[in-house]
Amino acid sequence: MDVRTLCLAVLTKGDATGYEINKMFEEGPFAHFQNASFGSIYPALSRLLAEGLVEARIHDQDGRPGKKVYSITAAGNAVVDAALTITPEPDMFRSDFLFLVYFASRLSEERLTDLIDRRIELYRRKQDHIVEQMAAREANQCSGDPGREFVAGFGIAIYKAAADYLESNRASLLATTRGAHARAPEAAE
Amino acid sequence: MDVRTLCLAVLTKGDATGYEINKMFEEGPFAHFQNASFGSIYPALSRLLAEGLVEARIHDQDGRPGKKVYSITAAGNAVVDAALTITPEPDMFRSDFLFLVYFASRLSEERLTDLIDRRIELYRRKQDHIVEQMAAREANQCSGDPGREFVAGFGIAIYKAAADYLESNRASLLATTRGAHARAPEAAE
DNA sequence: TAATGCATGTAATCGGTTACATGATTCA
DNA sequence: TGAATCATGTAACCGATTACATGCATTA
Repeated sequence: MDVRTLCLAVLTKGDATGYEINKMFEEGPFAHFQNASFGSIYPALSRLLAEGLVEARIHDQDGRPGKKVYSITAAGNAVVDAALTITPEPDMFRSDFLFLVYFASRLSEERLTDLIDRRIELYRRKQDHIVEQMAAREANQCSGDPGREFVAGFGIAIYKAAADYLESNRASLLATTRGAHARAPEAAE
Repeated sequence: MDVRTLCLAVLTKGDATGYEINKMFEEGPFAHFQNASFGSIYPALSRLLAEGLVEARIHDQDGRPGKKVYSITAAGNAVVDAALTITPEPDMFRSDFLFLVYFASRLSEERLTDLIDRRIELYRRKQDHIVEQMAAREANQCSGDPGREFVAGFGIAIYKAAADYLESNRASLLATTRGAHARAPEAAE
């Protein structure tokens, strides 16, 4: 999904500034399955404004530079609906962590254990993060959005499965690589 | 991981042509957590050749255009070892499927069920694919590579968790969205 | 006072995707 | 005969990342 559509999608859930949209992709509900950063968000918003898919009001603040609050227009909503008709590609998953572990036999035992332990912690943190967000929403009595809850649950399930797998198979990987660690590869030719 | 390093990494496991390397990223062991395509593989190999990190032999074939079989050099192996010292970033996961499901309330019930059912099938197929590859390796008595087995197991665990989650929560999502489907969003202003 | 958070934007670069271009063989 | 597989490459385009540039307010 391109950043342009992503910004529009965020704005269907409520008005926001570019800064706030960025936060959505860093910590918010989209953080775990989409991405966008300042360098792409601001140009995207300018373009959307020029195309009439969003509107902007300047919100002056005491002293601080005034922020631009964007709202989606009816035309913008139509573009989102059109985007929702696509046939989704298979998910894209990229992991440099798995790349490293694939070469476990070329890694020292300490490095391998460190790598895996850190990753377990990372997955647990991500899982907790989603759980906390869900709890916060419930506490605030935010209208339960079924799509959002479903996606959050998916994230929890995946992070849990990942952490559990690493935890359960860590010892056996270490055992089978023991003795073969950091073995210098035979130089080609 | 850039395509250059990825090609080098594939070649540590044995000689290959550009065409074969491409297949590794389409169907092979790297398919599930890294990506590369013709348009990036061939330029990468040319560059690696110029830098002396790989060597190429022309394998003439009966009639067919001769294929270039690449092998990694000692210098190339050193570059791979250097690449294995990086601190891996968090995994990158992007899913247009989840993006669509996030907006479940804007989708028709038929579309939502179709989307989820197809995705369950996709995850099951991917899971089976890895299982088959592992079985094939065992049948061929390929030297069990602990890193490869561990990564394959990780893939199976994740795909299974994803499919199971969808299967278990499909009905409840459908129930909570029922009646709220394809409700026209209030046009902004 | 130093760091962090709020707030917006531009520009260069870069890597990769997509499409194009070619051509032989094998299988249905 | 047509499709699929094997096989290698180039070029245009595009989107996104990275770094740069600025400046005030708050908090430690």
